Amino acid sequence: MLKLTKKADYGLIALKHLAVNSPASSSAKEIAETYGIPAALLSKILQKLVKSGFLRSEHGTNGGYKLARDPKEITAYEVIRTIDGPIFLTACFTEHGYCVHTDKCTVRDPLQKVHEGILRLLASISISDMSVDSKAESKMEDDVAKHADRLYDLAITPTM
Amino acid sequence: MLKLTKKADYGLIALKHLAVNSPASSSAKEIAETYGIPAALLSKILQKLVKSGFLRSEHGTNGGYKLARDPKEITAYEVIRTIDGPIFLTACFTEHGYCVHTDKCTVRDPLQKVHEGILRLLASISISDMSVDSKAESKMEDDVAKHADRLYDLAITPTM
DNA sequence: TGATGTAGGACTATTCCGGTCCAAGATCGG
DNA sequence: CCGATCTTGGACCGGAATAGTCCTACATCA
Repeated sequence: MLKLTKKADYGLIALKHLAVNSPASSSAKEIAETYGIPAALLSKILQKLVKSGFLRSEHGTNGGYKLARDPKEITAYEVIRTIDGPIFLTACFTEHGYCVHTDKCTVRDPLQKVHEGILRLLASISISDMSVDSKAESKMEDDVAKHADRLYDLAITPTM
Repeated sequence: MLKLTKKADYGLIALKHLAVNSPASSSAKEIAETYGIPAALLSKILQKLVKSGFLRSEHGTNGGYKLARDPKEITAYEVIRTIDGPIFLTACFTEHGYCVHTDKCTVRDPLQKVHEGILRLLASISISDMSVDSKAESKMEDDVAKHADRLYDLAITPTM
């Protein structure tokens, strides 16, 4: 359905939280309660982020998680990817190449471009971009605005 | 997992097929067999596309489907949307607005931009763009290439 | 030593996707 | 006007993936 999973969502939220409250550390439980996320689930997600090197964990009382990297160097793409696994737009292409579905299936080529565009879009936004706390008229705006070249009517109306 | 469904995929393939073979009409069965898609399933998809005004159906012998619109005027976004339903990047925002998930959840804002970017990307490619039959060095290339401003290392390596 | 917190595996529930089946209604050819 | 062909549309099902729970083990600090 072309949406990212709640897990990825939670992961981003947590990372952002940690970025804002840096360099203090927060426990999984703490973050979970703050945003109304099931604690056990968030733990799992954070564990993954630790294994992937985004976070550093501290056991014991007053332990918790803290960022292991500069939030500027963590992209949404990386996070989503480590949590949800590889991203492909269509079944047509795998991570490394094309589908062998049918030779006739020529949709791939142009969609591939779209696919790459999305990846770049996600890679272009970092955790620190997300931490500017609301109404940020940051560079984000311009960055993404560039993509609005061929602008269509995106007025989104319910399907039938 | 941030990928579009097979249904949407099939829909695009079918539309492209019809665009290429225009103005001839093709039956669901015919298209299904050509691309190895389960016929019954494709029928359902095509039915939706009819209801949404992309296709026109003809009953009876030698009946089938044909485009109801100029393929240039049908965007991938529209198709995906009518088949898969509304697209949101995260649960945080619905079609019309923001989430009320938690006030604290401030990830939304920047992600919203990304979300819009993706939509524009999808809206910028039409069925006719997809019908240029392979190795099309069309405007698509440039269009999407523009999005490569802040280019990251997208070398995609397996997660752990 | 016990409270707190991470690590992580196993397990369950639920949703959604992909796909099938079947019955009904239109249309054309003969 | 009968039958083949094709769309329409609803009901249904199995499997996969998501979301979430539970329980145990281990680390750390007070």
